[in-house]
Amino acid sequence: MPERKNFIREVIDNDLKANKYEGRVQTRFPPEPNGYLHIGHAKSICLNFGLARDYKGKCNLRFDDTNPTKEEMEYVESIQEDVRWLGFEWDKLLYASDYFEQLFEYAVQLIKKGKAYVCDLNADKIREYRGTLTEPGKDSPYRNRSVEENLDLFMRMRNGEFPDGSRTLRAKIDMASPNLNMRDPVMYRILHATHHRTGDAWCIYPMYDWAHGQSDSIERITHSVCTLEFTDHRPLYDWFVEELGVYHPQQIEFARLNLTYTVMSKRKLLQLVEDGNVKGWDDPRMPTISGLRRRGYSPESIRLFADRIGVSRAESTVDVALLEDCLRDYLNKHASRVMAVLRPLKLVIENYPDGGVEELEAVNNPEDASMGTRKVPFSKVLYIEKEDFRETPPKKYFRLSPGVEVRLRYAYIIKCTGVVKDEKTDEVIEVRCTYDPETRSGLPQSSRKVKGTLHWVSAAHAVNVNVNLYDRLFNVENPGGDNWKDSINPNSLEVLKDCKAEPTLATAKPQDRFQFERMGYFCVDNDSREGSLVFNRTVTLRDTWAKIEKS
RNA sequence: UGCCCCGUGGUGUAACUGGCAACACGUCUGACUCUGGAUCAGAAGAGUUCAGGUUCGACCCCUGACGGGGCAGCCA
Repeated sequence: MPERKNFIREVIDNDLKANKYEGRVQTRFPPEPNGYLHIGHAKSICLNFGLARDYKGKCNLRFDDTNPTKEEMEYVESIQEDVRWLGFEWDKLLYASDYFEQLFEYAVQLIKKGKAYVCDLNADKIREYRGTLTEPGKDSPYRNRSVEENLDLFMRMRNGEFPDGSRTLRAKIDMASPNLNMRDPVMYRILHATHHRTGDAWCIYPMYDWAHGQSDSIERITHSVCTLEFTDHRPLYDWFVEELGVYHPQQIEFARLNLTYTVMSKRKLLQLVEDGNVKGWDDPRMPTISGLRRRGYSPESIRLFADRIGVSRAESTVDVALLEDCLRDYLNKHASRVMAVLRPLKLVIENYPDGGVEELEAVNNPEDASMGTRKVPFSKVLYIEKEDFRETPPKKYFRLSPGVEVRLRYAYIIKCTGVVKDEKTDEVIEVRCTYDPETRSGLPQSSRKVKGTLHWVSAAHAVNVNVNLYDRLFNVENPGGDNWKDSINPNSLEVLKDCKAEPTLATAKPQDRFQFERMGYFCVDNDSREGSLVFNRTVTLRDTWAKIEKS
């Protein structure tokens, strides 16, 4: 799969030509372990690891774990699992917390240089002194402390002598800068919190803005790829490495991914989980990598997607239809075909011998002959899909109705002779038909043309399964604003009990993927077990009939 | 109203670094088909936000306007 060219690759090509980093390409994927990864992160992962792969470089996985109050081991584990599942292997597994001591020394350097100071202003005061978007800020009264005093205070901050929030270490830059990030940004805050890796070794923690650039520098990252919102921070990162006189990585920003009919911010995803709108981070309706995995997505399909959406600096929203196309592209080639009836309707073949059973041969994947064939039992009483029968067929309806002939897939051509109705509700509860023994698949007469072909399952041999039908989580393309939750799709999950599947499925294991012919692609749910099978609908097939019927 | 980023068919990206716009998704036809799937063939759809400028020539360069987005956490 040739990677598509994008502006970042052009930058790298030029750097390589100019021999800017001795021909090295070193990237990294730097998540904060404060939540599960989503499809937007997948874009970044494919980008960073893909760059390293294609330019024969290296890519680290580095956790930017600078805020112990929000980060957890659970997240660092899930992130590693997701990156691996996507098909990537990091050069080094690193943590910003590995650099806490080095970062502290760097800070001391800046203090000694007169470029950083301990500030006693509280959070409110700092905000007040910062000024506004249009007005300059003003200097902190603590801005001109002596180097000695700053050193002493900073050391005592580290030693735990001061309570949370009482002091900060700030870079001494320019309170009048039009770029707010340059108005003496906080480098360290006091936080008496236990860190998931460093425990209680520290009570001061570096801000992201202070830690991130230096971490990249320490790792000798050549191309530090990040999202657009950090563009305004780049001058600050540049200032730090220049004042420190250390290795200077090049930051390149790109637009984060937005997808229609879903939300992508960690905050909102967390809220969906906490409010019970979904059943967890890995709920198949979630755009998280673990959710997509449970839904039945393959790593290949997500990588293909990342490749097709490209990379740019223009903010955009990708149509989920593109993601689904990538999904079907993979599943069509790789998923075994089976027959399963989601909403069963009994079909009795009047002229078929009682108790007779035939083993009919069915193709496992018409796209891949090497996947072979299997036997499917056929008998007098079958189940067909409710929607495949209409007593009074609408126009262009190719399926079964009274007097009409259809093909039963891999079996015979049948003709509907009548129906049995529920006396009270008038609902059709059974369809009667006759079959033509000459038309079995493979026989000469089988070439007779009929309008439709139906899937079916032999009633006596069927295995009962439960099926989760998933639909989009939101009813609107761009769920935004304060009332984003109002557009949650109340019907995003429909649970079907006692669906009928062919016996092959009895031993299906979690994560196994199938195409239920004519119905869609399905994946065995993680909570499924033998005897109590649960399938998740990954995505429907392209359905031209659904389109016709709608209009 | 300060600074920064962005503006190409419905959507997402391209355009060999200035030679009148390509690919994919989607949409619509038709063919084929024992999945109304897949596949195949074809069509519609933008003159590149706008106005100036530079140039023989601009989506590409310059200026300005308009539109969208980001930034005032001791979050990342």
